Amino acid sequence: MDHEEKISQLADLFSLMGDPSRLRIILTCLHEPISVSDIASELGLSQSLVSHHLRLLRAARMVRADRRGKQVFYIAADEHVRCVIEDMAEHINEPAELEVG
Amino acid sequence: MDHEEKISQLADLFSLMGDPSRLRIILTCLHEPISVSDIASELGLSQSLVSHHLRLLRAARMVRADRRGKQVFYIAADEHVRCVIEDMAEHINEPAELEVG
DNA sequence: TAAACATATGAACACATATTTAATTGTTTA
DNA sequence: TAAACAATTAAATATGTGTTCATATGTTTA
Repeated sequence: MDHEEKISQLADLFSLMGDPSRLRIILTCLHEPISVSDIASELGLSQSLVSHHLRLLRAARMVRADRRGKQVFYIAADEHVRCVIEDMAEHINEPAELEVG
Repeated sequence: MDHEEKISQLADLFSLMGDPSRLRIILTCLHEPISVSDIASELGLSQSLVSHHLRLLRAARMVRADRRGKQVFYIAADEHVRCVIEDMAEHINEPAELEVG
């Protein structure tokens, strides 16, 4: 994988996390597996929409699927996803700094 | 700042990094200040486009501006931006894992 | 097998946004 | 002050995409 391709993949991942609904979905399954319908009801989103988003997240290997009977449980794929979100949250919490310009 | 607002801000930041041109711009000024025109020529983007993107990045406090004479130099705002990118890069480098589904 | 439940998929639409072109603002220097 | 250079801004367009609605696929149980 060359450099440009890596940047492109990075952008894709960030783009996925850039949608509020999708970010909420990621946060909902960040620490424990949760079913599609539970995600939907918890976030007040339609089942269809959640499923659409999960498909994209799964394709990017940001979440993993685990079928248990009729239901499918999803959970965040690895530690990095958690770290990224935590780092970004810290950025938000930082006080604004003075700018020149 | 309440929880929903924080999620919204997080999504905005990720969304900004989700555009390939903008991500490249961030990477270009990640470790040292660089002028708008130098960013543009290095990335093969128009000055106008780079300026547009920098305005958004500056508004989100992801980069800082520093005018020196005619030129304006930009640099990534803080460590968190660097950490986030590094974490995400590690995610990409991880080998694919088996899925159930 | 049929019915009920859970999830996934397809098509269509509405909206957001990345990019271009052109004009403007700001800074230096001749 | 005028000209040259650097960056910003505005308007317009073209493309992408989040969401909805309807339908299909897959799984369990009666």
